[in-house]
Amino acid sequence: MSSSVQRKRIRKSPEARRAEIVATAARIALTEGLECVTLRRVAEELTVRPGLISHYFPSAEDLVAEAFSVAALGELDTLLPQERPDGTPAQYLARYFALSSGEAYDDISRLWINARHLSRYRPVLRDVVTRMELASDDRLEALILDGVARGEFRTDEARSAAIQILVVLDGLGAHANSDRTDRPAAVTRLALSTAERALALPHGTLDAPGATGTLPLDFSPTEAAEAAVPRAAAQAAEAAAAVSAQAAAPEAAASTAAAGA
Amino acid sequence: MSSSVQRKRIRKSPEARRAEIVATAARIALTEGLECVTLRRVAEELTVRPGLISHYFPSAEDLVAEAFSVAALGELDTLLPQERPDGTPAQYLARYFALSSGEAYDDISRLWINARHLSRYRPVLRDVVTRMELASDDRLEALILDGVARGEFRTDEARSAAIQILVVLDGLGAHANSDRTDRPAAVTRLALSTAERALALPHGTLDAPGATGTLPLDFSPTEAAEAAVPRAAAQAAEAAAAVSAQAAAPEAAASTAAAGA
DNA sequence: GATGCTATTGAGTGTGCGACCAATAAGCAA
DNA sequence: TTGCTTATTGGTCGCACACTCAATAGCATC
Repeated sequence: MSSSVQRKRIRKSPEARRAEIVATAARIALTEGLECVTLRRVAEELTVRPGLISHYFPSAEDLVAEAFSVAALGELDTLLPQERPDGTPAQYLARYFALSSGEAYDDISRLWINARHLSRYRPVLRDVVTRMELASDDRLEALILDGVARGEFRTDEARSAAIQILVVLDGLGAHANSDRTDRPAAVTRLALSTAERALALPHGTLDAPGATGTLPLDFSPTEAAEAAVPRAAAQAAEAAAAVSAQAAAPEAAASTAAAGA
Repeated sequence: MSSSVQRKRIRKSPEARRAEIVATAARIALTEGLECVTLRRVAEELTVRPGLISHYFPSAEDLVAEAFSVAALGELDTLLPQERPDGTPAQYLARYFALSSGEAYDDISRLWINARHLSRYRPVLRDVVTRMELASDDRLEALILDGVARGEFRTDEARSAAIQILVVLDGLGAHANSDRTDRPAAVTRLALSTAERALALPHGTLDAPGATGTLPLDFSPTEAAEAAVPRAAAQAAEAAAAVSAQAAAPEAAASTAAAGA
């Protein structure tokens, strides 16, 4: 009989296999870093041969970009959900800050630092990073506009307020890989105080606990990434369609749009 | 006669050769990125053999760390000089903000993103990054304390103010590799307004031009790095001496301290 | 049960990296 | 001038990577 390794090969549908590859790549990106998203590493994880991965992603750069896209989108959907049925905008904003200072958020910060650096060399990734930054801006702006409409927040420039908050969070997250013990309290609260000032809120309004009401306050970045695979696939297909519609080089987007082929 | 390539080998003093190597590595780090600081790349730049580089840096990781150290220290000395003979603290602070929003500053931001990411995998670099972060905190805190003593600034927590300002600058610099066109004015001014609030300054006090007095407002990151080589060598020797004094493994620091041997 | 499509494998190419080591020669000192 | 120290060379090894392509074998369809 044959040895226990090298099982019988399993032939899956392209859609299923591709989703599996992307989910695995996103998990590796989140836990080990984007440069660990290699054909060999992903293949090993799925116990297939590296050639199979490049069959679905002829250019490895596309896989890395999509891994980041999925991981970041999963995070965004958890931190700033599009639908907010369980509380007020102020509560969701307080929850966002509470989650953004937790341990689990370090994985996210690391991922963003990673992506921002790697995008220096990889144009495809750079585009995805830019798109995800805009998506974050949009999401937070929408939350703020909602709060303004309900009279919870007061600002004339919701988008500017959103970007200011995100810049501060980026600055705080920049140290996710280094030591940042004994930070002064004013530094830890910098994102909150920025929001309070930009949204004309009394000091302490957004501090957890209390401000979040009954909203759940825990999340797992890797689980969020798993859940984001189908959404990201749809988004990628959409973006690719937009590209091929406006540009004369549809094959450039083929590798990210192939999920629906 | 021999061909033009492969000139006669030149034997330099260890100190001179090492300084040359470090300066080259720092320049590569600043312009191309820390992962381009390889034995081969540095050797090629100096037209020597790669083996020579590993003769001075038995572990390549130490070279990368020192390249960052030199580049970052050169930048810091230019942006926030230790001696400030030509103006008031407020003027030097205004100059700092002016320089931090210029084009040349993108190279610095890129370098910091690079180092913060790479330090995830490289402990030696991580230590240097932490040390340079503390050095930045110290430098800005000292400037603020000077301003407080002269009655220009007002704060009870100079260090907290310094860190807040640096966090915001990190956040703004995080996008050095991506698009960040059409940022709202409030975002561009975020570092200034943070400083104004933390130091109890009237709005607009730190805006350039005008606030900087006659201080020079241009600098070249690569030139700053060149000039920092001897200072960084002294600093490295100091740090290494401290290490070997307190720990029982002096050979671990040998590669960075070898300059004085 | 036979057939055809294609998902999947297996093997091989070329590149760049750090690390290692013996041989060589530059330049200083006797 | 001679000799010695060691800075410098040249070559080699093993590893990990992306990419290419012909051969193989699931699995659905007829």
